[in-house]
Amino acid sequence: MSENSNPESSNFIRNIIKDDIKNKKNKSLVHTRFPPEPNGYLHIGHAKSICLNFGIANDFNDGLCNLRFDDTNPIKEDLEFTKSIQQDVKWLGFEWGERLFYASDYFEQLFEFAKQMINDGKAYVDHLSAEEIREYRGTLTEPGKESPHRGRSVEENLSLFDRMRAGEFEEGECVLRGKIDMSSPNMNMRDPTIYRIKKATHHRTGNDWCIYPMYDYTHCISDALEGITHSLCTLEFEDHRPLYDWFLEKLSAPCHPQQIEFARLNLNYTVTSKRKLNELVKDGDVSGWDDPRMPTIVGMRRRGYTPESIRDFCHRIGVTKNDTAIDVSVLENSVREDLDNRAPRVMGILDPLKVVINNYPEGETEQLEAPNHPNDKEMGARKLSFSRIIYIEKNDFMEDPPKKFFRLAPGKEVRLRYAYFIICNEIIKDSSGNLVELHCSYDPDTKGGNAPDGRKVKGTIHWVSAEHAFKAEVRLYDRLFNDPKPDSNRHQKDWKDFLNRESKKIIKEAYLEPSLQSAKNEEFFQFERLGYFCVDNKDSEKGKPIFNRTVSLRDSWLKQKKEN
RNA sequence: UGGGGUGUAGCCAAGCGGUUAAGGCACAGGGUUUUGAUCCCUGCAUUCCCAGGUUCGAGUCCUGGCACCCCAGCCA
Repeated sequence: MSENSNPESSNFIRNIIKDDIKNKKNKSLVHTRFPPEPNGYLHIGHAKSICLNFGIANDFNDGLCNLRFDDTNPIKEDLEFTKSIQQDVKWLGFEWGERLFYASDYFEQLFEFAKQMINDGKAYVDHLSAEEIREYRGTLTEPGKESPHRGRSVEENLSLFDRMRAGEFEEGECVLRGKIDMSSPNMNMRDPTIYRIKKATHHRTGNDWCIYPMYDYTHCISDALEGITHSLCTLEFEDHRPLYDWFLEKLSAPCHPQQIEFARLNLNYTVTSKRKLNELVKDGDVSGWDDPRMPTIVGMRRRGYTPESIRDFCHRIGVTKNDTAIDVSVLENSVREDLDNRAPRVMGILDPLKVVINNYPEGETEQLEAPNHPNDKEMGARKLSFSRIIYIEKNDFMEDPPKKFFRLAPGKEVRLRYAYFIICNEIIKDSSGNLVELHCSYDPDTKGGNAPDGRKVKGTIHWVSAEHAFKAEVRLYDRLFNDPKPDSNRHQKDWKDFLNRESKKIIKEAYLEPSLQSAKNEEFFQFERLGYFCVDNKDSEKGKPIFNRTVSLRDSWLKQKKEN
């Protein structure tokens, strides 16, 4: 929705594709794929790739985008991730139709291709140990040397490879390698491993196999088998492209997809490596992969980010080969913009201060009308109960306010939103001098919030009737790290030293508008003057919703205060 | 003197030899406002990592530097 309102931004990948279409390359077709390994939850970085791949397919000549699991390492992968990934991609708003694939679907073909390579003298079985292979590989500046088994005959290799498949060798005993060039300046070309032995149960193929193909070999062939035209991946695979091309060329693949690399997303004040996210979960720094502070899709969803806002964000950040870090303010701007348009307004008090309106009749309640969205009549209105005792936000009152303070103070008049003007007459404190409550008086003529005599009031504050308030738990979240680049290592500190220990604050009893009691999971609201909140989709119970703060409203008063 | 990449504002990013270097975020100022929100104006790179060169004309082409990122898994 928000994407259509933006002019399509150009990026180097789209430019390449436009050219390809113009030149009738691939018969002017566009077919991409999103190829996650099912070994973890998707995060905001994956969202960038998803939006890129599915977005491009969507925008060019009715292109297609496959969802393909790169499941070639049974030890790390799990069915659970396969499910969560599909759910996340769907939630983000993308569809793969009938085109859900698994690299493991191609194991048999991959095996046949490998035999072809052996037949063509392009691959051999090596009995060097892992450690020896590393030694033989050489270093970045020195060429490697050839394995003593490199010269084995086609027949011997074929037989050995069959025996590998048959399970006659132990893990680590031997591997199948491509025969390329041990002195290549590109490490990936120094006889890369194609198959290794893993006597592990695969989440889809069970115990059918004890040899598993490596990424470089599998990925390019999978792409070719699926008729992918543009294979988009991140920068660290740039060095792998010659190998990608080498395999496809040597195997006379049915087609030759073009690999194009782009920079992965880095976001300030967070980490986006699966390893680190895993560590946070494992060490209990967060409550799980779906902790609302996590940059995972499930976490962001629980926090209240909408699919629309995430797509908008991915659209805004662009696609380049620059190694960059995007400021979280861009992300926050995307949700604020989306939610500002769509979130119904409600009132809620997070840090209550009791206010007694002395001249309001005791025991009386009246219904006041409040629009659900000030700039969108279509969203309707609701009735608010008003009575003699209300709660306001503690920080909306100051006993001794600075000059520019527009809120309530002794002798000052403010407007209660959609209700009345009130003046603070008296401050009640307990014996130790703590503020307990305020005694105010209201002006009955200002019902609805306007004075017939035309007098103006500088501040409008939110409120909730004490007797009618719905008490609920509210969780305030803040950024997980204090440092913009926690993993940059530049202070010789561990990335975890930058964890923001105040990133989660629980308010057990906030006072909310009663209508909120029936709020459904993931329903979102703007708590006026506070921020955007959504119903926690995990810990809420029927009639007992818990509210997560997605993001606060911009607050120029807070900013001003901080500067002083 | 290993290879592969990248350098346009505080953060992203368009720009494909030819008007005054798009746009977003952030920031600053002003207006509207029953949210100190939203919205609306205005400002924000005499200059594109640096130095030379080609050209009537260079962010765009050439040469030489500099800085940063990635690669030595039987991970992806």
